[in-house]
Amino acid sequence: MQPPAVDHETRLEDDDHFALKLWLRILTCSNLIESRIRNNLRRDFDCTLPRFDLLAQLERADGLKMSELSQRLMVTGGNVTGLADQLQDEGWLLREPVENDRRATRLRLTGAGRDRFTGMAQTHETWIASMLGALSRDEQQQLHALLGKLKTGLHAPAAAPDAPDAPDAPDAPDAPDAPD
Amino acid sequence: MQPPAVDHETRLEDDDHFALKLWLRILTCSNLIESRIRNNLRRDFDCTLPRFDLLAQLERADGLKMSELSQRLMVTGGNVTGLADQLQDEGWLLREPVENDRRATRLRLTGAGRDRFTGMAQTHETWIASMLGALSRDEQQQLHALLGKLKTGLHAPAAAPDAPDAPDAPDAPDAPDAPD
DNA sequence: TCTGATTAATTGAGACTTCAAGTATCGGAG
DNA sequence: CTCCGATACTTGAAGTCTCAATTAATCAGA
Repeated sequence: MQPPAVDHETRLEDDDHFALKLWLRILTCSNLIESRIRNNLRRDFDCTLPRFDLLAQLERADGLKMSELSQRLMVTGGNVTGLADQLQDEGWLLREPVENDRRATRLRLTGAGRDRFTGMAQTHETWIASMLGALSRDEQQQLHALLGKLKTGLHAPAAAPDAPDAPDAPDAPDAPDAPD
Repeated sequence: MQPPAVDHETRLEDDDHFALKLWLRILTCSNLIESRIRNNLRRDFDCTLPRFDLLAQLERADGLKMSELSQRLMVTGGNVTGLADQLQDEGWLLREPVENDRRATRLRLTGAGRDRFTGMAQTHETWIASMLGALSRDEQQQLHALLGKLKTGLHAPAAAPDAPDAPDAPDAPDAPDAPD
């Protein structure tokens, strides 16, 4: 019989394919949940998800520079500018100068904005809990841990994607913590 | 000492908060991977992710109605129309009529389109494998299984989000399989 | 056959997002 | 002090996506 000459390579291809399947499943779950949140927000609060996300960051931190928001929301600065313009016009937040740095601007929720937001946030949280309700508390924790490891690994890009040739040692390096 | 009067409710709030944390982590991982793929596609192939996704579906199935594509990509029909227009203009695919239904249109990769795409797809797969490389094969399988359960639970919406009052039995119903 | 409900695809308006370019400010090296 | 590279924000163009309305075709039933 033929010795398993291509075994090595075959196994590699299997790994690649499984990684792809996993990625597609991550994407599917993420998209499903996200689109439900979008729909609920629009239906119940006439609000969009990006606006909600920006307000949520502001509510937790009260007072954030636009650059900080840009990092936390993982979007570009131009995007934050546009969203902030709208929300400011509608009275959710206001811009205030940052002491000792005239380049920067701090966004802060108005009182009315905070009041209007807290109701939305509570309801939002029940949506999430309901959508993740198919998983037990234990399973949720397992998932959280696995994704944590994945996220940590992602912060260390490992190899330049320019050379698809064997990166040789793509093993998970220990990376420092990162906030959600 | 005080008996744990609020214990029940407190635990519920804890669950809600943890579900929220988990959701944010799912979102973070998904966004990180997605934006890397976007950047890589643009850098190496001058291609966008939505176009790649559409082509990928076509390559697997060769010959899909636009409505089928719309379902698989989880986007609206109008979106598919626009993407298909571009890709058709650029020679990646062509529209052909569907027998017995003159309303529908089938999209199919051209020979050149298929050739150009396969190279991209292979490289794309190595990117994914690399990005998920922080997880062992076992961990990837655990993650895949947990997300599968989550996805299955999501297809059965359980309770109407209109009434945040105790949905009482949001336990995971057994739902049929669903393809990625 | 005609009528009405459904489905397939398209169109246009509006929101979001990124990128690249531009303006203003900060901070340090000479 | 001046220059020069970073940093903070803004702007505008282009791509993506959704929603709602439209057109066309199918299908079921009276």
